[in-house]
Amino acid sequence: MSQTLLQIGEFAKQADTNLRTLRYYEELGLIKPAHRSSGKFRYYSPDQLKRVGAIKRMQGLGLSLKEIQEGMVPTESELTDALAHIEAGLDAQIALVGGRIESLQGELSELKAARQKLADCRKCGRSLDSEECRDCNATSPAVLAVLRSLTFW
Amino acid sequence: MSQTLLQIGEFAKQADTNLRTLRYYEELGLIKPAHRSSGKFRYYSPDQLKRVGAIKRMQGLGLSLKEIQEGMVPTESELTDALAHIEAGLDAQIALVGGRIESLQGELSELKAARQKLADCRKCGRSLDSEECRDCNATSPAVLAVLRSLTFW
DNA sequence: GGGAGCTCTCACGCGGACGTAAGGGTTACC
DNA sequence: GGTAACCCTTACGTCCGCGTGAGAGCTCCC
Repeated sequence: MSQTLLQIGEFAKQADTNLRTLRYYEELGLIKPAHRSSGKFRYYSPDQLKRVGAIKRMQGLGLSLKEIQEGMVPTESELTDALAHIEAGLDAQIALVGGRIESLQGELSELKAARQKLADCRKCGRSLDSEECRDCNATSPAVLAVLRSLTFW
Repeated sequence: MSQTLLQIGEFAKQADTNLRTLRYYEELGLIKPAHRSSGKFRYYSPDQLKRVGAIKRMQGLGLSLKEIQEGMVPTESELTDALAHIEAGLDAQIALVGGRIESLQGELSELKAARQKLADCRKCGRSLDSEECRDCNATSPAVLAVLRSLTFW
């Protein structure tokens, strides 16, 4: 199943990362080499490439290494014993990611609403500081007020 | 429009943050007090609470302060002049958030697939290291192989 | 068994996003 | 005009996620 173990250098290359990062992940308990030689060399299984990929993807989405670690399970666990643990980890991670998506979607719709209001206002073409704007019918209440409230962007 | 300016302490309390953070945001050009006294005291308008809220929300979603800053516009800009700038900022922010949502959704579906496979396998109930698993019909290809490939979680 | 090429463990450095004094000035109110 | 409560700047400290040596050990192959 894992005849061809890789040294850290080659493994890092294939995982598109570097030695320091792998050792740091190990320090945090995120990944542990499949084997260690008597001389302390790290040897990784090609299977473990996926784990590194998963870590990096999650990280790129704004999760801290600690958050990621909490959703993981040691590679070397006995599968049978670890089933429940794996499930719990997956559930936690699913909840975390799901929540983040919801927040982002809320944010996105606010952004789009703001964008729309701006577009409407532009079509009007009047000068924004004039009294005329108060009668603008692009949106209601008055676009001017909306715009002023939008200045937090 | 802004009679009741707030000192930094009160403003921070209402914005659910603290003095250091506000001053740091200012240093990065994210927010600027509506007024400064001759004695250098910062005075904020209640309107500016929304801006702080927006910053903190975006930040909580994994954006760096620099990324946030690039999607913002100074509060004190003349609205008329800044319309185009605001629109560009909004568009950039929309694209950024939209992209992040897509990535997260991909991640979420992978997580859910993994969760499903595990659930299927559990229903089977056989010992995972046995040869019997190879014939398991819960999913195909063999759940064992799937599970082994799942150990990156 | 010798040497080229990896890898090992410290351990200090860095940028981001603040935390936390230190030492001193400002406001508001009596 | 005194003083309590705030606020100012400056500057060093901290935690995260690595970057970057230094000095020494390990592997593999001839």
